[in-house]
Amino acid sequence: MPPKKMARASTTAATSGKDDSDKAISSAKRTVGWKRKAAASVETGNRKDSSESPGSAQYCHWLIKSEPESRLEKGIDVKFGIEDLKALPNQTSCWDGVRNYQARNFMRQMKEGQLAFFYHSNCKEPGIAAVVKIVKKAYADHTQFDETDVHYDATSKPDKPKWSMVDVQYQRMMKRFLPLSELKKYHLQHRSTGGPLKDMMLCTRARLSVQPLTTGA
DNA sequence: GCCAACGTTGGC
DNA sequence: GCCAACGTTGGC
Repeated sequence: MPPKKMARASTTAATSGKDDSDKAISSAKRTVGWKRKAAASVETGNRKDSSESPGSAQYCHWLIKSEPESRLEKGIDVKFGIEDLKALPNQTSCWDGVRNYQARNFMRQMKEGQLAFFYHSNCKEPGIAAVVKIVKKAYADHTQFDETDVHYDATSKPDKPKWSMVDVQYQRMMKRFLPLSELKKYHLQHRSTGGPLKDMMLCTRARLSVQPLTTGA
């Protein structure tokens, strides 16, 4: 994955739009699986279609992935789980290291105040662990210029940065951990019932580390 | 640790 | 612009 915090990918959905982000998420939590209408369904990117104008569907909830278990990449431990975020000053961190264009483009659409699910990937029990808030919109990822960084990109120049990052702040743990296995189950069900998670990117674009969620349906 | 899925690179 | 080779992600 990407970086230190890699941006791992996954996220959730939101719906409609507006403000209800928090509500949607809480209701999702409550039902655990976002089965509720307001809960989200993830959506992907079907940009274009729906309501928004071309090019930019506006999402309001996200899913970001990170690895909670130690793993060396070029000799550097890329571990960054929710506990690591909580331990930082202000429980806030930049989300650097995303090196996938689709994931980067989603980050650039994030707005301050929006919420994202914090997903644990590449670990014993993959799934959604917590909710974080976007506290700073996209800006240049400084690690792309750092030769000593795992995600150094020699093809990116300071006058024209290729990669972006946002800042996220811990909000709260999920009432209960939502394992991928369970999300997959809902995804499957919703595929036949047309439920909100029918297009959940976690299941349809498994490798994307930053994804939008929709309320779907 | 294996390996399928998928994204990126580069020759042509 | 096609596509094979290669690298990475991430579940299992």
